[in-house]
Amino acid sequence: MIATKESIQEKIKADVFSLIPQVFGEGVTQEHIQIQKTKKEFEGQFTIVVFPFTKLLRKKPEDIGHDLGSALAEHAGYVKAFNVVKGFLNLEIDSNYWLDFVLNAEQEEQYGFATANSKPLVMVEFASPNTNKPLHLGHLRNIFLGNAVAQILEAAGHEVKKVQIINDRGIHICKSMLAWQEFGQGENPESSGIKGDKFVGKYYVKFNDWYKDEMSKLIESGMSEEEAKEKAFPIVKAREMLVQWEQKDPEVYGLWEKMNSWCYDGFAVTYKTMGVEFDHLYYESNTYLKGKEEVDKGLAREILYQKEDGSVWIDLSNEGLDNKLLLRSDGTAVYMTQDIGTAIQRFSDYPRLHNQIYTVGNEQEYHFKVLFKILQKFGFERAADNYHLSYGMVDLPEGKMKSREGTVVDADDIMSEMQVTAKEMAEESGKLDDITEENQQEIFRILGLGALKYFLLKVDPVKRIVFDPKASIDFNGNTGPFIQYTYTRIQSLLRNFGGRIEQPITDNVELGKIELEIIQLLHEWPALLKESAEKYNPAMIANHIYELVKTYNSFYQSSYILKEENNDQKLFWLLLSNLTGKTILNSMRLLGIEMPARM
RNA sequence: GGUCGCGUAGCUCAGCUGGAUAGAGCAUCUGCCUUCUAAGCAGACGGUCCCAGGUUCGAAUCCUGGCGCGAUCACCA
Repeated sequence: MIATKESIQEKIKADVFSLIPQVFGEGVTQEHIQIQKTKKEFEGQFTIVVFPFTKLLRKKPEDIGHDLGSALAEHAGYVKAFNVVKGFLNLEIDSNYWLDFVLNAEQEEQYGFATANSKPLVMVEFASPNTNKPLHLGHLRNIFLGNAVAQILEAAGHEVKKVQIINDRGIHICKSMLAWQEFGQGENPESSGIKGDKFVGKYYVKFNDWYKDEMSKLIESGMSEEEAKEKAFPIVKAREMLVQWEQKDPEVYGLWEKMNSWCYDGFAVTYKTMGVEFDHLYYESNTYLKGKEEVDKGLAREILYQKEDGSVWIDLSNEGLDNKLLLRSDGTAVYMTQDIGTAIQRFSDYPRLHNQIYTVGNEQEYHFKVLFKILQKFGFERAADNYHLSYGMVDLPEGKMKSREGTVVDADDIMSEMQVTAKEMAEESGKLDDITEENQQEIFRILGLGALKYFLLKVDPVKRIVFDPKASIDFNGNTGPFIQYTYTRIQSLLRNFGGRIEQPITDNVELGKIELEIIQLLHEWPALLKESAEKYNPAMIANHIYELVKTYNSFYQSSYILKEENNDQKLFWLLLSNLTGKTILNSMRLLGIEMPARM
């Protein structure tokens, strides 16, 4: 039976509650009992805040603390001692409790992880690229976040489906197709030696240049800017192409399939580098039809209305939102149309689906608010089971990334740059000199990627991040490599001294302050995992692990482990190191971060 | 303008459902490698928790109102 944060805290709470009538009489409820971790500067591990009792009991906080403390020390075996500071009753938990905890937890391969998928099925959507350009820095945050949330949910006991919606249709896709027809006939990724997604992206950029040129020509000939924007040849042609595509015009459709497949080949390489996989892919090109069906139904039921030009809208002004377009006047679908279809599709694909999470940037908060409201208006009974996991943008030191200005940081580039940085750091330290070239490359990959993932995940998702690719990422302090470093050092310690780990521990082990800190952090890990899963927030795990690593490091540095005369004491250190190492490994895996065998 | 989010040390960030003297890293200084990995450890310096009210025994945290920054309100996605 493994003790968790809840179990001991709940235990204390229950004991306090049952003792209270004996000590103070009636009148105190569960809500008055507050238990928290004791601050480092005081003796003890858990603290009961007695201020809430003062009003009821009309006694001094100190007296209440002493009375309650004495009663607990007498009746609760695990309370070894207590002290009272102002209104705080600090409890010192018996070492045996902590020893038992470490010995039990250390034997579990996956301490703190759910052993079975006992919780409901959750779908997590992330990545969701457009097939007209390569992935960039913003996608990295999205993908690492979504992937981490999916893995955290799984670790907390949920069954999880990782999905993405591929935005493979729409006017923007037609733009790159058109530009290729115009400028790139006969060329392909292979012939040009360019990665597929980059190849397609090149034509998307070309389209915009072309469009701009044609527009200025029209403006020069006297047309207003507004009109030129609408009537420039490229955009007119792109709209035509979208209609042709929706009508499945063979030529257009063939081109679309060809260019998309180039793009997918490119994405596959990037996902592989990231270490990310999906269970199910949804394509807009399928779901937009479902969306249009739903829109038709909504129109028939008069939830929607149609303007004279044929466009279809929903009026959400009573909900504090605006009017929203659902079908263009030419009958083609917009982004929202397909999202309606996708949502409904998913719940019918997975009847057991409990809820789904959309990992999408905060610039689309309005979109999802509208989407969920529309689903509700449509009477879709699962409308409330959708959640938008919103995250802040990733900015560059010089400001926002703008594709039109070419300031977008490419995902592949940044990942390989990180590996180069890792290599430079390693060469500087001279640590890897005796490792083969091949193994070195693997370590650089793990370090570089770990640094990047950790950097993007350690910050609360709601906050925006400034990413400086030139200065690269620090390898000291609260970083992935620092955690990886500590992990490998623990492994090295265990390799050298772990042979004796099979011996049983009898007693004779003393726990100092710093050991208790480590143990308590480990003790909290299961509760933290649960909370992180409930809040869809990997940053909580990252920060907790960092704290554990830091605490462990300071223990390690001042450690007398191998000089210690007491064999039980030595053994206990090794067990504690092992448990710490496993917890680091497992929790970092949830963030998608691998650990090097050594470094 | 409406809505949503953010504002904590010079910089990047923690701070759980309100609790003790607000914590880390980076940067700047000072110490520590003949013992297991110094990508480390110990210490110093550094704060009007944006401002003002309110609730409370107690507020960085909750409420109201400001200020600043950002996002969004498209026949874009």
